[in-house]
Amino acid sequence: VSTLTLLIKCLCRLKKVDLGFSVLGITYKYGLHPSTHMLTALLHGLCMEGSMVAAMELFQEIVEKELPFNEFTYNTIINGFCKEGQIDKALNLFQDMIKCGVTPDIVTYNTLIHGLWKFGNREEAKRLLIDMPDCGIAPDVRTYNVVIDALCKEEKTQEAISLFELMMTEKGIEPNVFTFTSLISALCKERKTTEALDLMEMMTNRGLRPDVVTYSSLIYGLCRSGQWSEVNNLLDKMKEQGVALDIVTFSTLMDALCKVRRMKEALAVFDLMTQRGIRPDIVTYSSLLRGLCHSGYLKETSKVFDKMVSQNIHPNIVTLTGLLDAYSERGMIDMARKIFDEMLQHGEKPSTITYNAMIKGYCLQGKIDKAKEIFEQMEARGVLPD
RNA sequence: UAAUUCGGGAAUAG
Repeated sequence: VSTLTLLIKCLCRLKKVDLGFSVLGITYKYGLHPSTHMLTALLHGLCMEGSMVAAMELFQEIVEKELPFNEFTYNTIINGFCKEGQIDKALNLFQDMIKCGVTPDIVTYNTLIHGLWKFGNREEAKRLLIDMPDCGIAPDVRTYNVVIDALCKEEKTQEAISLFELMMTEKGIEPNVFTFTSLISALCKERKTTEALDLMEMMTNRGLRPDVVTYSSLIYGLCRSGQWSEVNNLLDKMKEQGVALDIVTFSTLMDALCKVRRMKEALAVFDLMTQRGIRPDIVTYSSLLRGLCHSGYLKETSKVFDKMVSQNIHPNIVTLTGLLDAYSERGMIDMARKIFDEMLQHGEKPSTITYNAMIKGYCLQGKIDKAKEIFEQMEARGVLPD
């Protein structure tokens, strides 16, 4: 059974959850009983691909057929609903688990606090934070990370740093790589790159090794501040430490080069990543296409666009809005409009940002009547102006 | 126990 569980986990990671279910069938065929572990792995697979309806069906089947379940089972499905923003369902399951005599653990609390905070129910999140010690559960480093990161995302970096200090000095909890990376990323977004680099030094002094995420966050910030020599230092350090660049690192570098119009280098980064066997994704392509078009590499733009489609990566609203704006900035308002109309035809609903870009385009051309027309369409289609 | 919870990249304006 543990071998088959391992197989299911591998299949789920390859996004072949349906094959995972075949393995479950095989388990029965051999007269074996699926373990909690195995069922949780399947449930996790469904949750990760966002199939919460199927996940809930599986969960109910487990309960009804009296298959084994435990806190891992509950935590997995609660996390699935939290990720989808269906916090009410997550909270119902939380009540359920208590009723079934499964005791919520630190993972349950961390999951719910994260979900509640992320989807705007901060009061409820704080209530859980206050309640957890009464249930005999002490917040751990991950609990702090959830709150620290939430504060960072609300641009309350100083509060996040205060909490970080309190966690270490008063609670005696050691920060981990995630804690530092959240803070470093927030500081980078505020262009406080010196403080961010100081934190990296602090983490290494505490015996923590920055990983690819930490480095990528710093590279992002340093690029935005134009500290290119520092970027090179970090790239050297990554090499020295044996930390491989990944798709995000490459895309971050490439995007930064695009933004300062160093297109030759941007293309070189793009080539390098493909040479290293990293497949560009929709983010990489959106960034490159906008950059190429903006800098006037119009032939390259169409070439790359076709290449993207041929790799079965389809432009989304961000890709198209980026291109729309880039064409309009080059004065090619008709091309911009063409993209806009095609979005509507293909059922891709333009967002507020798309409308803003289109309106801006017409305004720059002095075509105020056209801009007004778009504005009216926007209201008619129920897209809110900001 | 390779089972469940935390961190990084793309669009307008700012």
